[in-house]
Amino acid sequence: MPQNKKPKRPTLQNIADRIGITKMTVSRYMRDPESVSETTRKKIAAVSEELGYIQNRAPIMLSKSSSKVIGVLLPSLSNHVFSSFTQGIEVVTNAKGYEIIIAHFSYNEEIEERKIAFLLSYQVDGLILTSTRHTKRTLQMIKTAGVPVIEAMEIPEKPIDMAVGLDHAAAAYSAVNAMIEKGLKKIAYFGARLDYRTQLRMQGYDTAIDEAGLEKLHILTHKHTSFTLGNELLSRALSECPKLDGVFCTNDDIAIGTILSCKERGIKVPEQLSIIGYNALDIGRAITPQLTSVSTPRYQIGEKSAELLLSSIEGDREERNIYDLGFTITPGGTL
Amino acid sequence: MPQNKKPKRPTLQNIADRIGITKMTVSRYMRDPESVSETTRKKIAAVSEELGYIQNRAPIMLSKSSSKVIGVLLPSLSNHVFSSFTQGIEVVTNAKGYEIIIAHFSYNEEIEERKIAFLLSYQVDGLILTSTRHTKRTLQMIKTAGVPVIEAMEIPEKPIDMAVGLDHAAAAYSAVNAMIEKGLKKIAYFGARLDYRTQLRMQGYDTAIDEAGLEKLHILTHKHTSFTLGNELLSRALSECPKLDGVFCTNDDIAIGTILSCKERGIKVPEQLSIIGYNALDIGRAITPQLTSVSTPRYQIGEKSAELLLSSIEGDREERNIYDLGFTITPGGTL
DNA sequence: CTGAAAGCGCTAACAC
DNA sequence: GTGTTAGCGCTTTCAG
Repeated sequence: MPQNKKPKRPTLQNIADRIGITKMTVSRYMRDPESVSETTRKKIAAVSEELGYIQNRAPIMLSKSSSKVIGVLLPSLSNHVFSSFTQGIEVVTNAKGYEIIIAHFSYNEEIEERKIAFLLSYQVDGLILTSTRHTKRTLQMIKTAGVPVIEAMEIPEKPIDMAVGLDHAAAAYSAVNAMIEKGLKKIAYFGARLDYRTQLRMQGYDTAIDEAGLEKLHILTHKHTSFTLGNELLSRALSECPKLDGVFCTNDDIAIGTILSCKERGIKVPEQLSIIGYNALDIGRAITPQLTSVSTPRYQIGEKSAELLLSSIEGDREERNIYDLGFTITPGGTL
Repeated sequence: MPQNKKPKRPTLQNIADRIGITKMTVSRYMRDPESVSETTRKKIAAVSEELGYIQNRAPIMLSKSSSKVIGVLLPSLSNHVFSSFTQGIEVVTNAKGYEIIIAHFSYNEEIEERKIAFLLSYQVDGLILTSTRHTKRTLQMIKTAGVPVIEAMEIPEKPIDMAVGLDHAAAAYSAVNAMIEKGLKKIAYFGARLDYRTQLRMQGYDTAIDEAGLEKLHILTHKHTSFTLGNELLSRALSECPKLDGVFCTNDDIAIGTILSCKERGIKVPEQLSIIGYNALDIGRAITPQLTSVSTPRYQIGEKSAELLLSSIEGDREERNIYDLGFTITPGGTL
């Protein structure tokens, strides 16, 4: 293993030496410039600027002080849902002087475990996860680390610690019921990459279809979600059920793909086929007819997650540990 | 400041004590299980499992050993371009036992500076940046830290250290020339959120238009990019130039939005209006006609960036420090 | 407002 | 294959 000897970076000691004070004073200055006299403050500022001082978090992590960093674990980096979620988090953390470390786990529990170990190895003060299903070792590590944890997006039956999210089964149920009330009889569920939230939505679909005494039609794939998948799933659905009159999609990408495929096939939306998406992303506003979709408060989930976590880190935990932030149906012209 | 006293996590010493060996042996086991005798190996494995040992990177960072972590700075978390870029990086880093820390800077140099300081404070072994324009302090910090750096996506004139990317001006020039060769006379450039790569594409557009003796038409906005923006920019373009017959878009989202807006307005694509996008994302394959777009090798850029960086970290730098990975035009039906 | 001493948990370097 | 020693650069605690 090659010795990657990093060139020595300036230390607090280096700064102190130049001025003839101790590193302790410099340390105080770094955390709160007001805590040292004006004369020294100016000197430290100048020397630290000149030397290009870069904070070193290693000793801070070693001492028992809080690291003022929280770990955020996202399923994917290419999903607008998690980009607004993260924005919501950062608005809160930035305001309180915390930084975040982002990692992603591709909807895979083993990768989640590895990434959580990684985040904890940096002595983060808390974790925000975006899954509710974890390996045994993940649970053990979190317990051992003893840091507060938010499970965001869903509402687990028994959260590890705290949870902020919405009831995806209820949201799906609600969307599918809207289709049933329209009088639709042959409604399919389009699902991709069968992660847990996709399954929850399918459960909501199942319940609504069962209650109405209709026939379920699951069109599923293990492939990663994409726009082009809409066409593929629609082909399968139509061959299985030529009388198809409604599609509830697990996300907007597939819904948009389905609309585009309908245009191509000459199927009129919504006259011949109704379509509802999930997440109410911007593209649903750009297409004609506009996509009817389930709107989820991901920005607010991010905010609330960060608020709850920071409260817990700073010692005043709220009483409630589960927050259901609900959903709405964004109306469009595809229902 | 509340004292966030973390409960004590197990240390190597704790494990060693239970077995009656020294922490040094445990340390060796953690880095290479084969380096200790089979008997102790089994004991350590058992105790470490039982105690739920979590690695602590603080001391590793303090000692002068390499941290085996690289920092990756992305402009945004909601862009498919950077998701494949990151995948390319991770394929390489995972294979070599490195982890990555991801941060994002919203195309803002000051935020980039703050995030680079953050990444360096964790003693990362190297940095992969996705911008070529940096603040003075950013440059100073990178120099002081003395770690290898890749500037990815573009080809800067004078890289800080190494660069992997493509010539966006040339790509745009090429795309616009294809429109000119088709005989189009009124070609607009649609740009959003005027970051540097958007400007480079505009330069390529300008050169092509100038060379052909045509008239430039810049339709720009400072807004964040979106699908709905396509309609907005198209409205402005048509009111400024009713004879518009071509649009080169700075990205596929805007291009798709423009196509959808054309359908709504009854403008035939490409008969009345040709459209070219940038990045060749999946959605361009789902729409009819399929979107003609500039295809960029972002996955390969990620891979090559990671390879170059790790080579440099491990001491065998390649001779070249700039790699232009080129581009192609993905044919579609919108030209 | 500033200083002195001790220590966080690991690894490098050297012994045996 | 395993142990010993020293030390990384900060913060904590206690003095003054």
